[in-house]
Amino acid sequence: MVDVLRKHIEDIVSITDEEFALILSYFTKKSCKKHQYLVEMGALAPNEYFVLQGLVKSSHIDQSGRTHILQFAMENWWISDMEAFQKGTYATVDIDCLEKTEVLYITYKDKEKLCSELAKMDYFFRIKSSAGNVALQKRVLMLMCATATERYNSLIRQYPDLYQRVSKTLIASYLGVTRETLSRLTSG
Amino acid sequence: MVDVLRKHIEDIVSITDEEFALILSYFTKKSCKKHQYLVEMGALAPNEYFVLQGLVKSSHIDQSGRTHILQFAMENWWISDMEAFQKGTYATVDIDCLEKTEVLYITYKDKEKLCSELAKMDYFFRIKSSAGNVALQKRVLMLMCATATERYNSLIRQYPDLYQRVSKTLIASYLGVTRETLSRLTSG
DNA sequence: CGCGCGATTGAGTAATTTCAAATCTAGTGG
DNA sequence: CCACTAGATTTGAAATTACTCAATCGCGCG
Repeated sequence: MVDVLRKHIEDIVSITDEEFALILSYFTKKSCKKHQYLVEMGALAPNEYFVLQGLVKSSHIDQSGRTHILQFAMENWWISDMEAFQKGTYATVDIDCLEKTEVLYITYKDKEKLCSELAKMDYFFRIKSSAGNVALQKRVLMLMCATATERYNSLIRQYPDLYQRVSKTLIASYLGVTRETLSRLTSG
Repeated sequence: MVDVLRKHIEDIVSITDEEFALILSYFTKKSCKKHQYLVEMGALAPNEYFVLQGLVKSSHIDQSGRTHILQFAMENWWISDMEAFQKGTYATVDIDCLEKTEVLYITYKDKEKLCSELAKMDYFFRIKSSAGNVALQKRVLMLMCATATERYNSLIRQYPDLYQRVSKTLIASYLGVTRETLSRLTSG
């Protein structure tokens, strides 16, 4: 199962068996049930998660009690409360499992230690981080420019199986509209 | 003037004179007038910009002709069309100067070359990129959860001088509302 | 003084939300 | 196989919010 991570890393940079063993030694594997939390709002969140199998989401509950989904993460994706992870502050999002999920996680300190021991991980995480920036920049543009219908079509085009795996209520929370509005948009 | 970049780098990692000379050799300095474009929608955008002095914005004009501001960048900030920069695709945003501006820019290839020659730049850009992720994640949350008033207050709190340097129309475009709506929000 | 640009105000319109009710669906037990 | 229930989805109607478009205001500059 952890070979998923190795393959993921080797998409960017090739590593030896020894190097992968070193990398893996910094990660901890965790199995989670549906609805289990990885990160809870208000708590410390010193871990970054790599999804081996399953599906998780990060979401925020605002003052009005509305839930907004920041990100879905399925197989091969990284997820964390980035600010809480990097600054050691309290989480502003919940991260919880939408399915039975297997993750590997690494602490902030261990990530830094790993990168200092193995320079190619600096490279790897730089590339990953840049890709994350691209995705987030696109998401901001999407939220600002596109109508809910366009955002919906874009999401389904990009992640066809998400539609099968999560409720429309959650998709609406990701798109930034109520479930009623999403329903009306897709039927009309 | 370029010492601004050195100081910026040394906030993260210390470098020698020789190393800074090497770094600098990959950058080109450019002086721009107000309203001058660094990146134009639809064109290639192989450069990443570091603002030495002045103020620029990245923005997107949607199908309806509305302008949306993705980012402001002032002294010590990096800006680019991240996707176009990293993937070599065409830009989806304009980047233009709101004031007389001095920038340093580096091409994608040179950035990669620099990082491969000087591993601490891999580290530096990883850290910067992570910080960018934090900022973007917060921006997404802000766009989804906060009212325009809250977004306005947050922006002004974070960048007090922005209010002095840019028109309210531009601030409205950043917040994701019309200038009329912003005007009503701040007067009421 | 008058021009031009940005900001504000007003009124009508369009879109989204809210709240409630109805419908659909998958899974369970008889 | 069918009825039943819980959860999810859809529909309806009123209320709210933001937008559009037009007009007005305010200020700096020639």
